[in-house]
Amino acid sequence: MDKAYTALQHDLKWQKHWDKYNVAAPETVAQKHSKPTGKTFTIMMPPPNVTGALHQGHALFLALQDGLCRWRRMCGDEVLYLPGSDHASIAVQMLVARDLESKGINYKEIGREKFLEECWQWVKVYQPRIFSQMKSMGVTCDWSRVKFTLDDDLNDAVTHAFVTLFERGYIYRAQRLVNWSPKGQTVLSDLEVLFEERQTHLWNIRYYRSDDSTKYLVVSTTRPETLLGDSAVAVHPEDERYKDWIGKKLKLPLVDREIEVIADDFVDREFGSGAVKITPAHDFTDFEVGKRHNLQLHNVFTPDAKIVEGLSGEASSLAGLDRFDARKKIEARLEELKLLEGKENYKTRIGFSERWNDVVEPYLSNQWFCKMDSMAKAVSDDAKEGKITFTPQEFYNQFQRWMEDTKDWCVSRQLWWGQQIPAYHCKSCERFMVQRTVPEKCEHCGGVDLFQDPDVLDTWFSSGLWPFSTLGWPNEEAPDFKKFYPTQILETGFDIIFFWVARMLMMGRELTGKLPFDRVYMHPMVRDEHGHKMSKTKGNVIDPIDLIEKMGADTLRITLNALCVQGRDMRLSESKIEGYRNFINKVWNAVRFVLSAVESNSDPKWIQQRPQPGDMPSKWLMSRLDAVSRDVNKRWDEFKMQEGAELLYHFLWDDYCAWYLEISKTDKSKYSHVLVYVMSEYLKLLHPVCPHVTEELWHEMNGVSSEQTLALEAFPQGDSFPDSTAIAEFDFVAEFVKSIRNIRSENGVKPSKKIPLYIPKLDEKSSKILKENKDWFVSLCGVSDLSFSPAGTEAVATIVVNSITTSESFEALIPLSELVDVKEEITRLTKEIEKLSSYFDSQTKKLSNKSFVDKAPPEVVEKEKLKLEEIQGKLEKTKAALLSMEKMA
RNA sequence: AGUCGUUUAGCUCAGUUGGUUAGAGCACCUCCCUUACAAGGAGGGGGCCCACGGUUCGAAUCCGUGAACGACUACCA
Repeated sequence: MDKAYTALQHDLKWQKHWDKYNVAAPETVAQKHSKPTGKTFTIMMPPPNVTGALHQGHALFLALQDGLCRWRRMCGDEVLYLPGSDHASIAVQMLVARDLESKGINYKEIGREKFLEECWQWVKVYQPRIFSQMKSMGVTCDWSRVKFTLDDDLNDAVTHAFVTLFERGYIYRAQRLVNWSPKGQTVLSDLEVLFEERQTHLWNIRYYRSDDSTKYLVVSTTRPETLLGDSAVAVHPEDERYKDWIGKKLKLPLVDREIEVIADDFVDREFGSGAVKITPAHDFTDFEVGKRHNLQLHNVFTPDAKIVEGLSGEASSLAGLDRFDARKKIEARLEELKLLEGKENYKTRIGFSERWNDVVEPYLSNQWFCKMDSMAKAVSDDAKEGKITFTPQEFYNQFQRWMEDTKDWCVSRQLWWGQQIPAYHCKSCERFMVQRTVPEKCEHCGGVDLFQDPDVLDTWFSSGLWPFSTLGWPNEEAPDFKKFYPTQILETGFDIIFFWVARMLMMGRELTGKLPFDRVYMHPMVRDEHGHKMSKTKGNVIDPIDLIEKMGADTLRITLNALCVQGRDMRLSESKIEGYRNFINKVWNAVRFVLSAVESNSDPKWIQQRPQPGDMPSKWLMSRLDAVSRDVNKRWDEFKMQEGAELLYHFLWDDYCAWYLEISKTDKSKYSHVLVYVMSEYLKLLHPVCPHVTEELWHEMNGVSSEQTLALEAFPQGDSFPDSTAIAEFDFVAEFVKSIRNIRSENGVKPSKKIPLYIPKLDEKSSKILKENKDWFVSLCGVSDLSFSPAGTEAVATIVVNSITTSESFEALIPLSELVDVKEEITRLTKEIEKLSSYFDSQTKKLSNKSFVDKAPPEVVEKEKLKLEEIQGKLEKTKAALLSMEKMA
């Protein structure tokens, strides 16, 4: 074995091994696991964008999900971890269009069919890339069941879902004000609009009365260019200033049109002048106001946000002007006409499109919508009844708040890449049909001139079906659907809780009659060490692929697990990653040592047979192993990945290496069985987070045939009772060792130097334990000779040690000649006394407090009393030691 | 504006139902190349647990109030 672990040599080998052995297939568990539970455990992988490259967010969910899957699989569940990728309608369409543009091709000119061919070319190139990057993490997802959201069967599921929802009255077509991206020339859902605070202006514009050109109202707006589409000016009905104005006509600037002053109590009297221009075709609030007052809609923009042709008055000259140029021109013109009262600096939130990053325009258009309220209510009620649990819990509130106030979901997009809407329009009667198959004639008028709706569905529509469309739905008799649906856990980032999680729950419940999962686990966002978002422009990206190449997939996996705390962003840094790289190396070297210790006896049966040790340290380690096994199972069940990883880290480093492994050096044959058995069990515990190195080491140790895999060994559950006697005895000796190491170090005694130790007086129990464990005790603290007798006439340094019998302490003596300096020893003792004194004082105070003694539970008081006695004894002995030391000096 | 979250060692963070002289990793200091590992070993220093009130025998932990930071939601033109 090499001196250090080099992941590169091993990662790929074991990934191939798991493939060959078909570890990821749920069927394999049933065949090969020694203790199958007969239960299924299913996680649907959140499908990454087909053109994406692996980033830390992916790495995190892969590490967590595969960890959970490997753990459940080893526990005997038939685990299905189903992988896939998402066609990412907007993102891919944009990339492909941009790519074509760079070749001088306008995608609109080549037509839909040709363009889609181009998109599929991209899928061919990029899908294998993201999949192979995912595989390099060592994930055990079942690639034989891999899905792409545009696969034929998933398309069928989408059609079926759309038609079913239409038939049930959820899906409808309507003309509405929607979020429109002029650059993308498509509608966007509310969720795809990102708001940012921007510094802009508030323009105050005069609107003159038609009947009296001396009177005017001042209207404040952030969008002067939309005044071309104004339908009214609104004031508050109880605003004294404007009572007489209600019902009066105003002359709209630049446009040859009159508008009325209306009253509506949505108006905030305090804001601006208290008069608001109403532009129902270009503002969501105004649209609602317009509906209430039956106002006309005046659309003044083309789909690419230029001023339309055919406006009246001087506005007609603005036709074809971009909305922002129009703003400037209108501002200048208003100024000339003395209609501009002024413009103030103003901060406001502006909506940008997620993909094109252009300013989203509220725009009037015909779109397909999905009614949300009743579906949302049903899921919300389920959540209230505890049928869906969220971890961390904070997300429950956020989820509920959103579910209680859903707006209808605009599901159509004016794009080509995606599932085309299964609606067919009749050219003769202009009505449409929604159905699963292509119709031959119009059901309304019998016309045969039909065409399919050109729009595609929002990507999230197909994603919303992911937990069941991947399993064969709508065929509810499909074997996978019957066996694996509903799934167990949905694990993803909180940024898509509404986009994805909520929609899966609603659509799953409506279409399959069952919630698609009952546990939702939201992982944190990965940030850099200072808490900043990783981005290429900032140059603070820690690329998972680089990391895997440099340090191995296991280092990345355990790091992400260990840093994954609930309810806080994760800060990743090189130094943290190195820490876990070092840890893996530690495991590696521990096994190197173990192998050297058991060379002569490496029969796998012997290794894996649980030992029944008689000695105390071995009983202690076995107890620790069981405790850690129990705790790890418990933590992972609660999604406390960080705590699980921490337990595994410290058990190996502290308990196993720092203590037991060092103890075993004093008698290799005596300790070898426990040494090797515990390591073998430990490798199983660690396997879900560090699959490669543990598999390698397990094979090294057990010398098992290549036909076996650690991935299917039974996960330790820690069933036996803890040996509390061994634990107490071990702690006693370990504390003793530490205090001797301390006095040596404080006095500058070289580690190589052995010193004698005298214990003049000791209670029977402690004495028995020390004698039984003398060999390793003296070895670990560098004592040459331990005698249970006074130190003779020599001057000595005194260590006061807690006895195994609580509340008692005893003295251990080291001839002063062995130590460097009397002064150092005085300093050490003085420090010790200071510590003990303050402890003693606070303890005395606590116990002399009557209300404490009276009101605290008796067992607590008793415990505190024992503590006090122990401190007192120790303090007195230490003081005596200091006194004699001072005499000497 | 509202809702929620965070605030603990120089840095990044743990801390279950209130009973701890408050823990970890990294960084720091001293010593050690002891034959698994220097990606290591032994020891050590370092904290009015954001502030102020309250509940309690007892508060980092529970309850107020406030501050700072962050997230989400929202129709102030």
